[in-house]
Amino acid sequence: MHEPKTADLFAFFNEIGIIEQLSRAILEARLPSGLIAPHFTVLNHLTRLGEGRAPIEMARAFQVPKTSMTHTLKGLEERGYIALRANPADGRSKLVYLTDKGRALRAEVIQSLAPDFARIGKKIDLKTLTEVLPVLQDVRITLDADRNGKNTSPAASG
Amino acid sequence: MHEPKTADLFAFFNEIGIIEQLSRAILEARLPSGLIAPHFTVLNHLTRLGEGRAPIEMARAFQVPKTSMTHTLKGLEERGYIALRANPADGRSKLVYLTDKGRALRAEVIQSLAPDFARIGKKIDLKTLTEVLPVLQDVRITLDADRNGKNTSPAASG
DNA sequence: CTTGATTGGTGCGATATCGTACTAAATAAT
DNA sequence: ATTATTTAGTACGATATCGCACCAATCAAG
Repeated sequence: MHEPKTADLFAFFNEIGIIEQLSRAILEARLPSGLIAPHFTVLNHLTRLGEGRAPIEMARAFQVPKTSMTHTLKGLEERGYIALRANPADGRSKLVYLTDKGRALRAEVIQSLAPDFARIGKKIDLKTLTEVLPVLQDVRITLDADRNGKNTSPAASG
Repeated sequence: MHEPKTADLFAFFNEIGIIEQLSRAILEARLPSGLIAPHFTVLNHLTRLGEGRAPIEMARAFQVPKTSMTHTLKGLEERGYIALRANPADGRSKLVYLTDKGRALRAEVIQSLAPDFARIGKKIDLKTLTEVLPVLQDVRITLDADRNGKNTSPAASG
């Protein structure tokens, strides 16, 4: 049998958490004042997956509460990076669109990250990284699937 | 040379971010009300790395501002999971100690995570996971080293 | 249709994160 | 020794996250 022990998963998630913090710091250092990682993630998502998404759909994709998504979108809208329109197919819902300014910002940020990534890329072997990526995707899919239909035994009483 | 392209690193960090959110949700579902992941991380750190650490040291270890660490420790202290004492070797500093309650909570939380990890572990191959772990550690070390002495070109103008 | 349940979005309050500014202690410079 | 600089910790304010409650639109059950 080849199931990971609790300690293995623990160590794995621990490294994940640290890398997430460090990589987020790299990104946020390239964002204009007032914007943080979730703002950029939204711009990126709309570019890659297509505009005209409903906020609730994006909240689910990012695994955040819909109230958090409302707040993030409000920040992007106030700064003119996105536009919210009514959803003609559902009166409750809205649809999110990028503005030219939003598209431009995403491109500019990605450009500005190039030197960071080049510097870091020099220290990391491509082969190992590309071997790791499918494993991460597999783990992500597993966790995501687990989220729906999991054991719901109670939390520690504290 | 086999340097990763920007797109490879981008995809890598993207997966990291999603897994971090999902794994954090798993942990926080097992914590008593009022505690979140950073609280547990502190308890875990003190257990593994030893008690009697200074708050500033832990802030650096977790890559968070010292004000955030102050706040996290306050929450743990108010609930009786840690005790802060003066540092006899440095009048500016404090040292952080676990209480019995804090030690018990950590053990209890880890116990309560066992079924989650067992369920998830069934879906992930141990071999791939243990192969991935050193790569993640390598990336983490690279990013950490990069943090000190990096290029400081300006952020996007927005 | 009418009614009840569900769903998308938001207001609000509690807590979290983090930058700025400050204090007191320690250290460096002279 | 005196002074200047650095460092550990905290108070405070701005923004972020997120649960709860609510409304309006939709959908389901009859």
